[in-house]
Amino acid sequence: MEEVTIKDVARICGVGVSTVSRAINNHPDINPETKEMVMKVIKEHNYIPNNSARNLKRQDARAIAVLVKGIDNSFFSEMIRLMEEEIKRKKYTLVLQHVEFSEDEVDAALELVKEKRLRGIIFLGGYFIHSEEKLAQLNVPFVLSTVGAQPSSYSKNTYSSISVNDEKESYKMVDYLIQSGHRDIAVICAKTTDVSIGKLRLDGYKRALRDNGIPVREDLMLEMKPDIEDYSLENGYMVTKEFLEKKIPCTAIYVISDIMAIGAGKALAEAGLKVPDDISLAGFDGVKIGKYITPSLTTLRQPAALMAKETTTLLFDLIAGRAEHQHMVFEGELLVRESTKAI
Amino acid sequence: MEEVTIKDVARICGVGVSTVSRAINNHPDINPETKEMVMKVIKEHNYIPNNSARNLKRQDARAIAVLVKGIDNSFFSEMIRLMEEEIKRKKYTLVLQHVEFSEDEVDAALELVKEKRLRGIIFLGGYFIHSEEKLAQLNVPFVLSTVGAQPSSYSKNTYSSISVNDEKESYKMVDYLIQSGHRDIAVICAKTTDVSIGKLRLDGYKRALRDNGIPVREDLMLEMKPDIEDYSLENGYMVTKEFLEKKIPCTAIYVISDIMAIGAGKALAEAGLKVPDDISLAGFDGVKIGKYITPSLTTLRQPAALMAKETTTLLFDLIAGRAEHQHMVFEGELLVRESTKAI
DNA sequence: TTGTACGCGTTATCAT
DNA sequence: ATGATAACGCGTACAA
Repeated sequence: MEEVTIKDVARICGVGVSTVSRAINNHPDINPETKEMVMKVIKEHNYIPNNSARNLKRQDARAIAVLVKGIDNSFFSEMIRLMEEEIKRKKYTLVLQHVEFSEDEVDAALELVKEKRLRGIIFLGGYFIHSEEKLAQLNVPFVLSTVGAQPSSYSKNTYSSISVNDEKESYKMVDYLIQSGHRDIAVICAKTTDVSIGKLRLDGYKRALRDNGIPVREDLMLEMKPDIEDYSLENGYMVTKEFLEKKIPCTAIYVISDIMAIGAGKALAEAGLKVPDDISLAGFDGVKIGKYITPSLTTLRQPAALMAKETTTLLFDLIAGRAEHQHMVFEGELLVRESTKAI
Repeated sequence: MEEVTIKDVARICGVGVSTVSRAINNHPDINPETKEMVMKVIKEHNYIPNNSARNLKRQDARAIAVLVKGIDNSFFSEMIRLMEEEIKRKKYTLVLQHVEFSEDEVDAALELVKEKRLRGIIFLGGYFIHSEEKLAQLNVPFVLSTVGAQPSSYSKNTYSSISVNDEKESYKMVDYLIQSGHRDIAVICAKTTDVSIGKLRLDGYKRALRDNGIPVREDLMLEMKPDIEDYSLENGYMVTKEFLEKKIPCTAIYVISDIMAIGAGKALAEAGLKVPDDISLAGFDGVKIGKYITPSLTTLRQPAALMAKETTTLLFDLIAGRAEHQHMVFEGELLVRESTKAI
């Protein structure tokens, strides 16, 4: 049961290692009979090629990596599935890597590029405030997908991005609430230190209020709690619970993520508030489960499927040299469901 | 911007490669000044060691892999987080790998062992019907965690397992429903081809009925739809919707997974059925979100945190040779919440 | 404390 | 069609 290597296989077969290598990698210049014999021995002896050695030697890996920030973001799982399909269809290998919130995704990418000879990278989520210098080290094409990318701060042609306009979509949602007669609209938002989607979505909220002549009030801007996991059910729940204790009148709560909104909904229910009769509740993202809870959650849906598809298409175009770097912005969709109503 | 290797660093520093290697790997026998100088050059030239080469050469990788079946099983994400902590605390590296439903997790593990020189493996989820022969090839210790493991079918001392007794816990839930006065209890279960947790949980349901003198009825056993993703929201929804159309009287629905139960809840709501007043709804797993929906979901909670901790502890004991293979079974907890009531 | 040289398992080049 | 053999980038005996 020792580690069997290509040399062992070669010895057993009575051929050279290169012949075995050819058999494994479907090279054309090998006698079909020899190949068959080699493959048989490989099966019998449970030979498995060592990927480290392969990656070390190979030049064309046909691998592309998807780096996902956070481990259980259900919004991303659908996108990943779709990307995986596309990548497989192109006969590429997908290297899926989760990176923790505290980790630096660019560092992770840098390592991975060396290790796996990647042809391209997709970043999913993350805050992406990185030095241009670091980004420049990534000498393979990469696409930032659904991150709150702010192309203006970097030179735009060093990378591509795919996203919705978080500020605008957020505005859309808040404007809808206002048009529905709401004026006292609380928002559950990111910490003020956030400069990514959290900030953008909050910006949209503020602008919508201002455009409608409603003052932006500090006491209605509810920050996520720093000691609880970001964007989590519990965070939404706790923030809402604390807010309700203050008894500040409001007719709607807008939460910048669906998952947190569901947490908020629980706090509302516990306080005896009926959604949407006593108070309206709206989220952002369009996660699947929002449709299945009761009342179903009004949200701003990001076109995940489309974005996933375009992300891979763009990346492959980049790899093939068929495209320049670009920054695609998709339209979100306001999904009015049961959790909000006009007053 | 070319790939800078350890040789380049050595050349630039005017030292040998081994000195650079020593600096990187915190070897004791190196002059602090030399080390500092080397590290400085490394930073300046953005040198990143090639992991493939390292893995190829190194013998002690101090890495353990967690293979997760399925990509977005929220029940596992908490466990993974906890395992990660434990593994980091022991100064090990965690290699997290998702394997698709259609992939063979043992094959994936086999490859990984070669590639990364793993010291141990944790399998999370999956059906795990594998030949002993294949399992035997895995010459590092491994633990099957929360899979519907049936140790009887393999020789028990080739691997360890951590799980709840799915049959018994399922019985617990159904018995609770029966004691609450329910007699017509539908179950949303796995396909009949399932031989893993799906079968075990269904077995528990049947036994609970029989023990209470209630006939097991085919028309109340609702199989997941094969054309929709297993254990998904949508699957629970569709199955329930179709069931309701048949107008078969029943006072409770027991779903063998929380996520599917939430889907089922939606179908109920759409049909105008109030949970729990018109019908009771119960799930299984104890996922976080079950607590946050309205009505909150009665479920059978698996002690995920405890199981995660014990899994890693056991694996490390195995690695250290401090323990023999064992099969730990944990007690689940019946969580009666708002979605069920006595009639 | 430091440097040289070998080998890890594989693929690619070049003979044959 | 096949086989030697030189890399790939690194860690580590061993020598200095």
